[in-house]
Formats: sequence, C-alpha cells, structure tokens
Amino acid sequence: MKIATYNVNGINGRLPVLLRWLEEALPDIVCLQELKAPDEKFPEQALKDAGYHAIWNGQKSWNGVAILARNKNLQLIGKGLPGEEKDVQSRYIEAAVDGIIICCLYMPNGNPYPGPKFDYKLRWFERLAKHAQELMDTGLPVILAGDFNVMPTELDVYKPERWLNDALFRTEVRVAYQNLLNQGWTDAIRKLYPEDVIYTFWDYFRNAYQRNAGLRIDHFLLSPKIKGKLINAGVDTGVRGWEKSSDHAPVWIELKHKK
DNA sequence: ATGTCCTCTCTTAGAGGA
Repeated sequence: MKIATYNVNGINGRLPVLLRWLEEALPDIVCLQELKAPDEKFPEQALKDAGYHAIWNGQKSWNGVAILARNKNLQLIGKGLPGEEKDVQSRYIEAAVDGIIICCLYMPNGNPYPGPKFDYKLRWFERLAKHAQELMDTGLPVILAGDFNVMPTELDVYKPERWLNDALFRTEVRVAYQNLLNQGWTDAIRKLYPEDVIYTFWDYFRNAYQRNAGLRIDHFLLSPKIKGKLINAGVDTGVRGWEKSSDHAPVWIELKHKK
C-alpha cells in the first residue's frame, strides 16, 4: 500500500498537475495540504473521475487539507485539532482507512520570527503533540503525514546557517519536533535513509529547484504499531519540475500488505 | 530587500501569504 503527502499550493490552480501525478504514481491514500479553496470549491468530481474518494476541510484563500483514497473505505474521524476553540484555520483532518488512522496536517509556517505567527505555530505544535500522544496511547496503527514546516536537522537544509532565525528552523521548533518523535514516532524517510540529503520543497525564487536549494519539511511519522510495515519511501522530485507545479513535491511511503 | 506564484477583491492591480 502506497501513502503519499503533497502540499499542492492551491488545489484548483494545480489540478492538472495533481491529476497527472495521481495517474502516474497511483497512491492508495493521499494527504493534501494548502488547498486554498473553500469547501464548496473542492474539485470533488474531478477526483472521483480519477478514482479517488475524498474528505476535506477547506477555507477561503488559505490553508485547507484533504485525504483521498482509491478503492478503499475512507471514514472521517474529525476536522481540526482540539485545544483552541477560536482557531478558524483549516489545518487538520483525520480519517480511518483499512484500520489505519491517517492524520493529515498543515503546520503553521510561523514567519516572521519573532511575532504572533511564530507564537501560534508553537501553540499549534503543542496541540498536535497532545493529540498525537493520545493517539499513541491507543496503540493503534497511526500515521501523521503532511507539511510540518520544520526542517528537523541541518541535513534537511541546503544552507543551515542561513535559516537559523527562520520559523521553520528555529531551535524551539526543532526541539518541538524532536519531542514529538520522542513520544515514539518514526520519521519514515530518515528511518530508511539516515544520511541522505533529501528535500521535499524548493522555493520559487532564484531557481531553487534547478540548484537543488531545498528543504525537507514534509514528513511521515509512524506509530510503533505500523513502523514495522515500512518497506519503501521516496520523494517524487520530478513533479516539482513540471509546468505550474507546487513549490513542494509529493512524498510517499510504501507499507507491506497486511495479508 | 529581493526573488515567484497562489488566491481574493472595494477586481484586470494590488495585497497578503508562503
């Protein structure tokens, strides 16, 4: 079974790219971020025609997350993270597919540092960690997937020294990510490729993709119950070079079949 | 500071966000 995460940066603007990638990559489950569309403008029919059922948590202009599934029963568990009632940003959706809890998340960017946006990011991280711990405690197979807006280590940044005061690389945020891992989660890409330079995002500016000036910020975290099923993982870096591409590339993992 | 590209509007240019 192949599970992917992809920050599409506008699902309607990128629809041709998304559909082409789905057809070529044929993932079974997909977590999408940055839909940048309200619920009523989610391209449900186009995805259905491509063979995918979907659930989504949209918002006008900003944010927005969705989970797609092909030939599988996709059961919505909830939208939004608990812990901040007045939070109107659509950044989280959770579903059950094939007995696996799929958590699709879009962590706040947090820039500029310092400031209220950075503070919101840290609060959101705390809320995620609390919920993640509760999921961990169930002992179920759980996957946290999405755009975490964190480069976990220096290996994940093309020029670490330039990012020290950026909200994606500040010590507080890297510590928060490490604390999350310490609950018992496995970073799937790093588990399989502990020392490789792997990026999932390249800025639109300054030919970042052509220079491979990238960041690794899209992650898969696996609960202990499911980590043993991990057999492969990768980044579809070529997609980033397509016409009208998102600034992120799709990231995927492959799990051993249950049977 | 800038670069680019998305979305939306007091819309065809500019603002806000990443």
